[in-house]
Amino acid sequence: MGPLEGACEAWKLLLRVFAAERARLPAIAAELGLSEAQCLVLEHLDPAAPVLMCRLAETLDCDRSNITGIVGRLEARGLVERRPNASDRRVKNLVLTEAGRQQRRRLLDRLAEPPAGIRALRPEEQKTLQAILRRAFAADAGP
Amino acid sequence: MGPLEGACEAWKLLLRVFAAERARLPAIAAELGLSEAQCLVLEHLDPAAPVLMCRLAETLDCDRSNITGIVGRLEARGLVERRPNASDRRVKNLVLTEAGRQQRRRLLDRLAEPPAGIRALRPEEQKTLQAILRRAFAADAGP
DNA sequence: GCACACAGTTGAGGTTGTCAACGATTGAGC
DNA sequence: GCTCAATCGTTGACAACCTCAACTGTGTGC
Repeated sequence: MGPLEGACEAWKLLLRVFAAERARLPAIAAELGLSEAQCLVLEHLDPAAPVLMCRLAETLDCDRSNITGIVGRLEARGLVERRPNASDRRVKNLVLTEAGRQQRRRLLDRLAEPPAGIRALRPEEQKTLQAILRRAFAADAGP
Repeated sequence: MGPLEGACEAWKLLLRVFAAERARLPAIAAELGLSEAQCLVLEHLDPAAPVLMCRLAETLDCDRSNITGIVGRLEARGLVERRPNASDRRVKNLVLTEAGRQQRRRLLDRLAEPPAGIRALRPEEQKTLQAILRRAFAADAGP
């Protein structure tokens, strides 16, 4: 068996895990009273440092006007604040409110919960899985 | 290290792969001239047998009225046909047209392409990855 | 027959996403 | 200093997505 067929087979299995995970995010979002897109933005806000809207648009690979709408709704719910930036008056500093920080923490906690299948693996299998995934996607992780 | 921490660490890595994959789907969809939701529906249609709309709504976990719209647009593009069902006149048989079959094949081929990271693994690592994933999600796969 | 459940549709309303255009601001070159 | 291009966020128009409630046909159980 060549490496391509092995890769396809492994990828097919990963895609099945994706499909299951894809179904979980809307449920988590609804549970928190947010939309999926709002969750993605919340996830990329930094509790410790302000984030610029253009950086968000870049990270989420979408139009800036889209971010305007989503951040507007998050702000309406009191989770985020737009603040002026001292050194560049074109940009806005996005800062999480206290409620926003809590909501983001809840979201990350729910996302980080490993599914039962992963939890049921033996510790050495979990370590092997980590090692293989790290090796496969090392290029994304930097030095 | 307990099994929970190992599971969390492995899951965190998988989530990073998800994020990358999540970014790839809209690009593939745009490439085929479809929307993301239309791709998901196309993926769940069967080239060999008719599929009912209510089954689609169930599989994709959304409202039936949503399926009405998406299938309507797919039909407008000539990829799907609504046909009456002989034994139950309430339901519609969704059948792929020839163009729809081709488009679905293109979509599946693009989705099935394993990312470079997976392809770069050694064959024995790919086999190990397959084995672990299969063991983790065996419950979903049946006997 | 009749009440009830089910499949698909419709219309209203909110969210997401793109695009083009705009005002304000910045920075580079002259 | 001044002009000019680039950048940031916003707005408005428009299409798609998604849910909900209500409705029409249709099957099923009593």
